[in-house]
Amino acid sequence: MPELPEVETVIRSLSSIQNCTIKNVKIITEQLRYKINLDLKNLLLDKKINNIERRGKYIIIHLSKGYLIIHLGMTGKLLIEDTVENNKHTHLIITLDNNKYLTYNDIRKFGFIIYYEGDIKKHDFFINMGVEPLTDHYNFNYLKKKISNSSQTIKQFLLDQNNIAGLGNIYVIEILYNCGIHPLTKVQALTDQNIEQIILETKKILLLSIQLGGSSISDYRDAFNKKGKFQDTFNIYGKKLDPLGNEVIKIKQNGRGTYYVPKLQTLKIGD
DNA sequence: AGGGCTACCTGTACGC
DNA sequence: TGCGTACAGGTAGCCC
Repeated sequence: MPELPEVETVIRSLSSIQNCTIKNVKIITEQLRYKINLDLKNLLLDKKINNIERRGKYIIIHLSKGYLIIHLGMTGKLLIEDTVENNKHTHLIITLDNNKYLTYNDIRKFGFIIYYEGDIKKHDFFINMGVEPLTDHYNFNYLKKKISNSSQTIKQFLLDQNNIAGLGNIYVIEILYNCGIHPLTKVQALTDQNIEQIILETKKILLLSIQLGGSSISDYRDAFNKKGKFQDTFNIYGKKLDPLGNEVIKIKQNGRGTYYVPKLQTLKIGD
């Protein structure tokens, strides 16, 4: 669920817990995507929260020693709460020294929280990760080079975190619609102009979504349990018609739902 | 090596 | 109403 703009919104809304110290840790559910280290309490106790950053869809909380690496999976929520209510999907409760709680809630348990002390850049999650699409590293030369080594379709390519960090199903669908590119197009068939346009539309859509606090389809919320508004601007995701009244088709591509408008996103011969 | 499929888990929507 | 099925924004690990 949470893609780059949603994770970005979460880390921004977490800024108020910077400089807090961890006073208690309660593990309720051990088995998330990866088992929570049962020693987590001892590892976190009395550590101070320094800066909080995002890399791709991962949240990295810098502690006075080590890091908490968090992924929200499809339904994960990191919440700052005043009281801890009984919620059957709350799996971890961290008590802070400002009388607030940082809780992890995740219906499907596809997310995870791990503690890590090594060189964060060299962690398996990040070592091969692609560029951040909102930086200058995401540019024509970079994509051109990545494409030259790829036999993927453009939809697979954009979803591949080793190419670009942070894009998910919804944003890729919306980007390709804005570019008029069919999702099954092989990347080798893209023109230079296509590549330039993909870069522009990626940045445009991500920035707009961050401005609107991300997309909330069902579960996504920021750290204050607030919904985003970008879903109101979707052109085709989950729709039957685009804003121009064109028919939107839904297909299954590599096991994922893919929406596109055949009239505007044509598949070139030989693709 | 690299691509495709499935599993992980729970909730929801829909068809009968 | 109720049951069964399909599907959901992500990732990794299997098999070929």
